[in-house]
Amino acid sequence: MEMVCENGTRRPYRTPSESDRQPVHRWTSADMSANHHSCLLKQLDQQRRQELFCDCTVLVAGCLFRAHRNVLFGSSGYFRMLLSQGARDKLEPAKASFDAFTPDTFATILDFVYSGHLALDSSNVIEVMSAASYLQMDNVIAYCKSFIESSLEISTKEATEDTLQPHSVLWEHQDDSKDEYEAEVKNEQSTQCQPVLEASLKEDQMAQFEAVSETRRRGTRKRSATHRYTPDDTSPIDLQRATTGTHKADELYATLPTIVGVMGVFNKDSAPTVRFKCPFCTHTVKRKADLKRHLRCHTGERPYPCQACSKRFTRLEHLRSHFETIHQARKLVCRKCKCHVTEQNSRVVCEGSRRYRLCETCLQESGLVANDDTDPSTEEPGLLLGVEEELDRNRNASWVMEDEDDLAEDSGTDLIIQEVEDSDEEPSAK
DNA sequence: CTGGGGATGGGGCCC
DNA sequence: CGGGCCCCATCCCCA
Repeated sequence: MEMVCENGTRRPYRTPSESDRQPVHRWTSADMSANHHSCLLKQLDQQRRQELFCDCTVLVAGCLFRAHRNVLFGSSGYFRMLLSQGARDKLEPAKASFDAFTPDTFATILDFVYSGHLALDSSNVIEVMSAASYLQMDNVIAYCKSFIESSLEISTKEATEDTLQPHSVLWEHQDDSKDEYEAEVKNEQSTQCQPVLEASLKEDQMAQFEAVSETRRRGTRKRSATHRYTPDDTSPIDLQRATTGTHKADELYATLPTIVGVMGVFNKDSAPTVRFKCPFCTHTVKRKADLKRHLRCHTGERPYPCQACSKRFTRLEHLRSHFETIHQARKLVCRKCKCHVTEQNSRVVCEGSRRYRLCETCLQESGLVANDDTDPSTEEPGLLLGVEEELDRNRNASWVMEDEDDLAEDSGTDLIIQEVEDSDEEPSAK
């Protein structure tokens, strides 16, 4: 837009910023503003449906969508980046194509962009959330998350009270007709939708799980905050809160056939390569089983606790590896001089719940000389166990102890593998 | 402060 | 499909 000055010169009109504005009384109100936004959006939506002034085409799995680049720019971080890069070619229609999600999913998102109405149901919520994550639409992700949480809430309350409670979830980013639409969505949910994630714990158990999760979050090392596939990295989805503690990855996995699209990568010369896409990040895997394993890094569940130090692991092999290196001194390497040793020429040193081997030389240098009279039960931390004593302890040791402090202090050397529910404090031996 | 090694976690893939 | 192994990246600890 240009302004022509009195002297005939032209200069662009610069809209004053908020800080530049004079403190004048403006005839605005929340209703007026919302009404204006609503009318504007409706007008844009009409234009889109009539394909008027559409300057952007989006190809999704062969299906063509037309839209306004300004609207897409304002709604999606992905389009913001895409359109910014192509800003020099303003006159050329912008084009984008996607194969990572279905046309229906994109239609749902596009309808939301132009109307503020997000048509979610249990069959599309995960895929919409996945696409929103791809398109960097934080508000859509948040609504999907709310939908899942509220579905979970419904399920929990159904399980406990057998009554359906109304749930307050903000389904749209627009004030106008919000109540009407909420009522519509609620009605639809109460009559049609099945919760994506079934709650299997009662509310008090949920509270307990929350406490455990919080403790675990605080207790975990810094690493957990910077992991490759934590929700923080990829999307704000926090499934530790959205799901129950009972095999969350299994629950998600059970729903995969219907909620996760199978992404086909079609090559001209070869058969389509089917890969399974994680609904919470961009990761894809060849096998569904691998996706199930991967989902644990999103759910945060750690079903394999170490009975010696109470540390929990996502995989049995990790627990086993941890146990053998930390509590069993399986590595035949002197911890001090790193030389390779055998069970004959080395001794196991017990330090708290940790055990490691020292060669004879390092033993003498450390002053931990083997003494047959040593009673391990009276030694301070740092005690030395003879091989025979260690074997005796192996035979007699039991990890199943009632007091966790005792577990940590008096570590045996037999691994009892237990798979527990993530929120369960009383694991059952397997 | 820095580099090396250990511990841990995640992915690929074989059996 | 689960178990297990290997590999690699990252983080933490310590000299």
